[in-house]
Amino acid sequence: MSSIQDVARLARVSPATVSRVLNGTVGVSEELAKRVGQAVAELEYRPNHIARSLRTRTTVTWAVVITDIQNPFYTSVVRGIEDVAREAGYSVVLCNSDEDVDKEAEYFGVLASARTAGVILAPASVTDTRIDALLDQGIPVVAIDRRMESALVDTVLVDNVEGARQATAHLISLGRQRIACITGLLSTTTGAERLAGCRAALANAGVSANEQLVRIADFKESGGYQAASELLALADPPDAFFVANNLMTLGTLEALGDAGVAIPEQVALVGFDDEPWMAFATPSITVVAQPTYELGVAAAKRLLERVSGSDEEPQEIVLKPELRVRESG
Amino acid sequence: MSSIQDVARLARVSPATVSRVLNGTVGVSEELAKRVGQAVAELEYRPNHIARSLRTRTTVTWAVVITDIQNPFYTSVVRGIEDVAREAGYSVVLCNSDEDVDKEAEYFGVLASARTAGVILAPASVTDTRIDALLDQGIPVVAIDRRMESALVDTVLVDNVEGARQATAHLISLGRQRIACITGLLSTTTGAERLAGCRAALANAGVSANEQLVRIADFKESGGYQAASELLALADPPDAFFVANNLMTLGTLEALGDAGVAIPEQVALVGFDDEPWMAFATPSITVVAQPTYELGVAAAKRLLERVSGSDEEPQEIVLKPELRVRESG
DNA sequence: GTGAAAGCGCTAACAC
DNA sequence: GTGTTAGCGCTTTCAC
Repeated sequence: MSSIQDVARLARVSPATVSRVLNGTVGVSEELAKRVGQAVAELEYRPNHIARSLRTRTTVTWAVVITDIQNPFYTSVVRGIEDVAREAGYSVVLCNSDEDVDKEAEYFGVLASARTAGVILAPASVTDTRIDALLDQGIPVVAIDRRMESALVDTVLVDNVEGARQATAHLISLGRQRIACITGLLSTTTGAERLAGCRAALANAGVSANEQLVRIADFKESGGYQAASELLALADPPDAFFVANNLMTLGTLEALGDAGVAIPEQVALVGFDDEPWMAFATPSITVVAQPTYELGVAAAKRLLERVSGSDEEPQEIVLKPELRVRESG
Repeated sequence: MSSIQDVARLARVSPATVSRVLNGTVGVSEELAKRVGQAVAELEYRPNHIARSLRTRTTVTWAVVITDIQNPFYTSVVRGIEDVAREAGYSVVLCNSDEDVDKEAEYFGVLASARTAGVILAPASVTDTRIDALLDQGIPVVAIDRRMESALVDTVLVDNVEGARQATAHLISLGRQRIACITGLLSTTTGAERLAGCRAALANAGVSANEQLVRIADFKESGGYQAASELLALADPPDAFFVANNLMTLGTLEALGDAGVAIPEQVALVGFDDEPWMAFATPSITVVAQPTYELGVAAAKRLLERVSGSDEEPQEIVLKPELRVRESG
């Protein structure tokens, strides 16, 4: 655990010179640079990032705050973020808010205290997510996947209304009449907009919307299972399902299986988010796929500009989802 | 961005007193504590963790280094780690080594410089993973999922030999004769031991092992697909597959689907690692399930003891896997 | 119980 | 090109 002082002593130079060699900030004579190099090697010296951060008032850490670390959608987004961050010399911390605004706020406090260089955030709520703690410290924030009304920041997401519209229009084109929609929390823009897109498609096709066929669940497997079970138990059950994310699609499949309902004969199904297993399931699952990795890359690039000092107007970047028609609908 | 000095000034006390109030280290009179509290609130003061770490020579950050952030097995383990870490006041950084020993070593350097409090590591290689950079700094390390020969550290894993043995014995009990094994890199203990378990079961049952039916892949979906495709193309193809992880199981399913092979009629299949979709697939997939969350919890608890100063002999904690028989085999 | 002062390890002015 | 010095914001003796 030797310090820059130890290296300086051994190389018979000043600490400042060691620092200059290590950081390559200004020219140092070859002779001294060589002595420093040898001393560093001999002592197995490792610069202390903490001291460095305190002095320079900067860190090389980004945080990604997501609502569910076990949702593969976010994992893939994080992968895109990481690749960009790594390239630019930043390391990435992952925080899991669990859809909980309080847990989220707690993390913001920690990140502010750690003087994190930048934050990429999937907000737990449109209205109640409060990022003041970060903004007060001048920490740039980029929102992903969901919009935020409580603060004006760069936002990267997919066109949820359009994706849901396409999915529903596809079900209509198959001749389905009673189309159910299982969406997520309306306190998130993803939940609200995917429902809106579904309704828009129905209205556009002149199909009368039936509020009985709309269910608000929680983006989780269990929520999807319960919603689908309730819908199947209706006197006049749906002949098609649009399900607004991957985990709820799994729950819906489970409910359909338990009820012995045949897909797509009795009930057609279109999900949101693509997963590897969905293409090989029997039947394979029709989905609206999101460009997850690209979403992460776009958000990270935006953050990179912010931490580099850009102060242009916050932007909204909207990526296009893609309908992948398979056997289930 | 006010400092402890600003708070002290406003509260008309010394910085030391502010520190004492904030950390509750020793008694401070109610009067002064109240003044400090008001000043903190008024200035929206947030202690600088970096300065604190420099002074105390400690951090509250753990790192988890895994080989594939997109593998749900690890995600679930991480969730277990996080819950324990959070409870104990540590935050968790996630690093993705991508099965690459060099990338891994690079991370160790960064973590050493950051004076990370502890590291939980799924080593990319039994022999070539070098954690000296961490140990030199006195940073405790706990290995998970895979053993390491290059250093003696606490290790938490499941009984891979036993899991593979059970899976294979199950296939034998179904009357299968030509049992293929698709395992992972032999430079990992998981790859080697799951193959060993498979062989042990075959030997035990007096079934002659056929090296043609053994394939070493890379724990990825594409590797599983290719290995399974090759096996199906043999003159005398297998009538059963034991596949040594979740992603390769997916690849194998894909290959079987492409080849039009019926499961379990023509070919039986047992995978390693359980995933939610496997229970609802058609047919549902028989697997050896690992207690992933518990594995993370156990590793984190061990690390907690280490960072708290325990210096007892490194231990190996072996958890039991569980065969879950479903329709595929 | 409280304050003054030193110092964690580094870098950035400032001299020379 | 190189060394000296100061100081980032905090905690921890050490006095009182």
